[in-house]
Amino acid sequence: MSASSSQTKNTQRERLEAKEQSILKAATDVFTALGVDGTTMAEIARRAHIAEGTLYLYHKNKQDLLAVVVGNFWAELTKGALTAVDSSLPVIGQLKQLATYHLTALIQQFDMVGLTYRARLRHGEPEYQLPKIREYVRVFDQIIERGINRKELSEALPLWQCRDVFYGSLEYSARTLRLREIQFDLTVVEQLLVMFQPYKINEASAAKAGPSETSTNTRLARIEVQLASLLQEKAQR
Amino acid sequence: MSASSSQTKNTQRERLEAKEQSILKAATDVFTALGVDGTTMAEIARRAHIAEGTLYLYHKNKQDLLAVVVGNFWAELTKGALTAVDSSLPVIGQLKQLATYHLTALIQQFDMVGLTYRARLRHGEPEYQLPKIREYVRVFDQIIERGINRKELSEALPLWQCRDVFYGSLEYSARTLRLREIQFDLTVVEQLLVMFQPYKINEASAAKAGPSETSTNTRLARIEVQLASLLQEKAQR
DNA sequence: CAGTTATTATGAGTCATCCTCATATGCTCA
DNA sequence: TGAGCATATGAGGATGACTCATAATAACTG
Repeated sequence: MSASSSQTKNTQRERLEAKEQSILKAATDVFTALGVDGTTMAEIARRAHIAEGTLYLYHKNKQDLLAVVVGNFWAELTKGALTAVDSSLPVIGQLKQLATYHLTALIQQFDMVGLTYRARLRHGEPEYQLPKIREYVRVFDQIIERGINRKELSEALPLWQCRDVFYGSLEYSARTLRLREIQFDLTVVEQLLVMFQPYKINEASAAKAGPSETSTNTRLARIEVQLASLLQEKAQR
Repeated sequence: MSASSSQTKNTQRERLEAKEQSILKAATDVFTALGVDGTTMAEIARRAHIAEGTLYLYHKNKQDLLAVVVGNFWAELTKGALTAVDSSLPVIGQLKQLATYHLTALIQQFDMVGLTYRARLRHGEPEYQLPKIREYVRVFDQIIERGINRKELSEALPLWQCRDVFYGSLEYSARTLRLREIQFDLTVVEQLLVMFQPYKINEASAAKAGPSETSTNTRLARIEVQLASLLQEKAQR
């Protein structure tokens, strides 16, 4: 850590770092191309230009290497999601942005979904959640929290159920879209998010509240508000 | 197939059938207990009281055996689902029954979910859907179709999206419930199905007030979707 | 710079496991 | 009983994850 002799230390470190990256790249390529069972450590080593034994200096075993590859994927996804969501929007808009981003990413790199399932299985069985995935999910959690704070969403649905509906639906949809090679457009996300309507709150009628009629009123009121803001914006342009 | 000598043939056949069942049982036990990677063909053979080589007279390889085990599971589930759903009920009630049944089954035998993911991967990669699962999903499809025929559900959401939302949400929920060991009660299903509200057609208003109010609702829904799409467009700029 | 230690790299060898195949066993019918 | 066929066996080949004794390289020191 001394500043004087850190030059050599740095280059040494950097060389290791570069090798680590090279391994990660090779592993990612092979895993996604050939699947977990089709992947051999020998092939990864070959592509990373190192000996097979060297792999085991960087990663305990194949399973561990897979976990790193998958974790890396979700970490990247988290970064992208944070920039894709504009937290100044109404939460429903934010959810749409996140859903669109998530769906697009999953479809483009669907192999990673399969790899993720494999990475979760540690040998001691109790299927656990990768930390990097937890972090990714926090992006969603924060949107929901914001929505509740801003009184745009009701708390009727527990957070974990929100999550499961959101990500469960999207993953299944991604699989279908990928399988059938359906051209994916925004209406898919739109239609999905219609399902969150029952949990949207309109402040005006929240006070009055008749269960059946509320929904119609709230929807009308919300539309009025949103339309007004849109029109205003358009006028300014 | 001749009736005269079929006695001996039958016992012979039955012996093979019994052996087949014995293999299936052993394989199911080992796969669920130890996971795919933890399972060895030797162990399955041992538990089925046969030699390892004999396994390969009944199943081409480990992957094939897994597919049979998993297929068998979903076939059983289909039987159960058919008896769990009362088709004379309103469709929302039917969906609740199916959701409850599905969720309960998944939680109780969650290992099968993991095995199902593994069974889907054939070595030639293009992740395909097991026929037995298709059959299982038809139970759901038929409920939705009935709902649309009886004018209890709108056709706004394409069938495949309904499916993906339904099964995606439930699978994710099952994983959460299993992981956190949450006591599962009916409110979970209730709250989930609230999300299908936007797609419900209210019979009362449909019958009484006639087309006017129904069309108001559908028009409203359509407007919401269009509006949301406008907002989305704006957000992406 | 030479010598010494610490770090990193190697790949031949070990072991577990899937699957094949030559051989064996049992069953049926003449 | 014995020929012919269906079924069963487990030793052995092949593959691939992982180890470890050894080698190469870097870092440090007087």
